Amino acid sequence: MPKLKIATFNINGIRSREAALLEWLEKESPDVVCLQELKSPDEAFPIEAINNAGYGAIWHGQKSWNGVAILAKGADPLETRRGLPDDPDLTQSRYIEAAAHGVIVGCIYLPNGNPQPGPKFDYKLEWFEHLIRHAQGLFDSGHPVVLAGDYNVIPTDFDIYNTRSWKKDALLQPESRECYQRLLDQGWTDALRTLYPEERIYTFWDYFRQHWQTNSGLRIDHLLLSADLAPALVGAGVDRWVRDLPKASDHAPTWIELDLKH
DNA sequence: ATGCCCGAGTCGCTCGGA
Repeated sequence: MPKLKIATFNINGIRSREAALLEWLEKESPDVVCLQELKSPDEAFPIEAINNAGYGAIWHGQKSWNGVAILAKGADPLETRRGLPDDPDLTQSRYIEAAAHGVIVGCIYLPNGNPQPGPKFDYKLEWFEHLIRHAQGLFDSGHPVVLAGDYNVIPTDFDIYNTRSWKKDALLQPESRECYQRLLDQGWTDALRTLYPEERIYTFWDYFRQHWQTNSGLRIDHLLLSADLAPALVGAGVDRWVRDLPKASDHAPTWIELDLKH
């Protein structure tokens, strides 16, 4: 069986990024894709272009903000859930889950949480608690599961170019990091960090201060593997060329390869 | 302490993002 390539990409507006999405699908040919920040109502999702590119899709959109989708090459993802159980705010489209190509994929757009402290940070932590609870059930199910998305958490200071101007940011507060660590402590494998423990890896470079040009990035897009998938991990990377396109998203697609015969 | 650069929405500005 060939390798299974699973990617996550915060696209930051699917309608303004449709050409880049199609170019990326054509060049990198991922088998499963998690998209976040569609910033599009359901009826404006470009399903026809995605179908024409050879992908089936499910999506959970919202006007202006948020929005998540799962794409599968040559297949229709079988939706298993939209929204978290007891989601604290169902008006925010931040979670969708499906079975595709033999794995269950949870697509996550975790709240940013800025400014902190404040109600947005409280919401981030509350949402995180619901995710942790749901993830425990997925892990315990024994199914092959990938939890992929924009976690809006910088796990350690090694995952940021420099903490100086980010000390007060919600993405690296101890509370945010503790939640992420509690998720890992359930047994999940942080795929990119596990495969490259010594490498500086970034998945996001903000639009300010020429951060892309100076490679001043953050690692906040993560793919977490359940116990039986961890030994199948054979590759991972960040498609940095997509971040360099004209009118690029501030995130780059982040991917793993699984060899499921193991 | 704040803006920087963006997309989306209602329109020449605000808001949210990270």
